[in-house]
Amino acid sequence: MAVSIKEIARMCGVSEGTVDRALNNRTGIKEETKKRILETAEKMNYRPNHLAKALATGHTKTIGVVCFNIIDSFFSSLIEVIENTAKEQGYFIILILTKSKKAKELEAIKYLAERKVDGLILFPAVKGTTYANMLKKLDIPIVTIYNRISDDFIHIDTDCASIMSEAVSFIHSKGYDTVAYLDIDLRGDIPKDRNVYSFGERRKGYIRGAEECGLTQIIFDGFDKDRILEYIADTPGKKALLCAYDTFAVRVLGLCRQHGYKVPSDIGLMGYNNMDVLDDIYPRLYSVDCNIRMTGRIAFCSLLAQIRGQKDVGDSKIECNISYGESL
Amino acid sequence: MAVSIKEIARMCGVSEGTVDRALNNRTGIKEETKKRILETAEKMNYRPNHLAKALATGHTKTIGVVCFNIIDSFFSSLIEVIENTAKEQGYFIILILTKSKKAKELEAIKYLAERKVDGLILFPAVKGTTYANMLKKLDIPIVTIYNRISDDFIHIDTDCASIMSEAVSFIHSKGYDTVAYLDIDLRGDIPKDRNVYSFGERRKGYIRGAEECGLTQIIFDGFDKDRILEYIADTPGKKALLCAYDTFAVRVLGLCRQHGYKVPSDIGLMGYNNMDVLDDIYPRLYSVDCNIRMTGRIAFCSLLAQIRGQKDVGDSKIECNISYGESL
DNA sequence: TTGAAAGCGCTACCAA
DNA sequence: TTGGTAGCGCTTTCAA
Repeated sequence: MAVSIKEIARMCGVSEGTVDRALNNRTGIKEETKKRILETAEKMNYRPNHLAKALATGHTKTIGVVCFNIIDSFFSSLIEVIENTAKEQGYFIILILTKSKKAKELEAIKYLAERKVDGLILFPAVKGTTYANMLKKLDIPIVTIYNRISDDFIHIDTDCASIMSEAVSFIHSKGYDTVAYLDIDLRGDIPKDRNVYSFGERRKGYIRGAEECGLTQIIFDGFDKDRILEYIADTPGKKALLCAYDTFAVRVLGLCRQHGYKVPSDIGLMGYNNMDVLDDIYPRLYSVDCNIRMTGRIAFCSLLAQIRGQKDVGDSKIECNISYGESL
Repeated sequence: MAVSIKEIARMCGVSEGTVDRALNNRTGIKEETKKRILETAEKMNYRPNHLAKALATGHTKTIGVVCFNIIDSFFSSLIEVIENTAKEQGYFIILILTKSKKAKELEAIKYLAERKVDGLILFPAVKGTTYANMLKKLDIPIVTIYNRISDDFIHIDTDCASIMSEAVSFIHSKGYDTVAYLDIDLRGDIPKDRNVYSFGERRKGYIRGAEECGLTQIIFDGFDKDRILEYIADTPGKKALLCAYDTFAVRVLGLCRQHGYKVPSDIGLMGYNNMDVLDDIYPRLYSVDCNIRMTGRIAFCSLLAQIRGQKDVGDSKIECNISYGESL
């Protein structure tokens, strides 16, 4: 159906090699022949077949992106940046969403390998040596983001622990006597190979921050309305709630509204990720701006560097900062 | 590097064809030979090369998705559904984001065609016969979503006009005397080949609805703070503002808060799309729930039907409804 | 400057 | 039940 190099060659009375030279402006071809070939190609509406090219050259100019979901605006923003950056460099992305399911993640990686993607950007929901070994055997450049797998894989993210600990002292510096932490449920029932690195780091940061500020540690494992309300009602003095991510903070905001508590006068509130939507919510929540743009760009660039065989590629800690709000 | 069918064949002392029969469990192979081959394949950690397979068979089991962005949660949700549905059916998606730029959209389509995607799901930002002809020449199954290109391409979406007109009478039925419409700026300066079908339909719906209810038509072209505030301040009676999409409505909410207007007592408000985040915003905005899940599934299934050569595939109007809120 | 041909890894068809 | 082989459309190398 589609016209191939072979036909162009036949039509121009030259060999396939010559057509290839013309089409990909390689050297060793007479200007005149080249022109003639290009004209016929144009006229015949020639379109290269990327599959054949990829099979012959061994690279697809495609990277696989394996992520949890894109409903969460943190991930969608990040992936948007990755896509943009990749495109600028002539790379396409195959996107696979795993809903944080181990089986889906493993399958995704397997299929992407079969498709010979040049590299992989992974938001891993899995960890462990079996997993790591499988990835190594793939022999594909990999960059991890958000959750870390091991030191064998380049990891790009903000230093969650540090910024979270900064967040605690920031809140403390605003005169709060108590700073509780609302986290996902990180207690025992998590499978050994479930990767919750990012949340783990954030919690470490909270703990470290609380220690440094001499604050009592209060951690809520999961969004438990009653315990949160109790905390607001029963804690004496100025109290705040630091959340492991914005969505929790926004939900707490709703809870407060329902129960007649005012933010920040009854309870100070701070999130993490600085989702775009915070700009549209009142009061504007304090949050941690994770510098998504930079994270995405660096993730892709580190991957590209690996693809190009650079040996000195290493992890990157992305700078981030506390974004302004009215909730403290 | 990677082990190929050829090597498995050599190791097992059979032909490539036989290995192929074993690997893809085709008929015409002795159970014993098959077992032996599969074992060696397993042992050698054989992984099929999808590129070669695609080149040989002529289909890639990949579809291209060309969309504006995934920052907007309406699109990201839709794409998440499309990705999920595609994966269920063994298809992968290459995602290209265009920021509604014509050049980017055209390039995206060209590259996806070179990559021999089996089909295309397009959120078009372009229209016109030149464009339509280019698409037809591609000879790839296409489904359009959100914006329509022409009757030559299957289009999946809710009936924006009808539901928007319903929205007007819904608001009217709640006792509002005036219903204004906040839209994107659709005045003259839009290029002829810029596709704004969806917004156009919505506006038509507003106009029709206003006519049917005997309401004066008031349309704001673009988010103009001053005109909106003026409208709220100067309009006598019970007034509402219907927005062409949620983001506008959320912004109006912010504007009202800034200026001390209460929703719905000072002004009724309604959006369109029913973004997830509305659940976290107070007051809960009335909106149009576009049934994203259904839209995404049907879009992919229609594409798949086309890919499979079904001839009776046609447009689908997705049912949608007004979601409950407290803003009217 | 050009041609010829081998190969990339797989599928599919015809013979044996 | 199996083998052999000609493609798929391109790149790349060696020779002319």
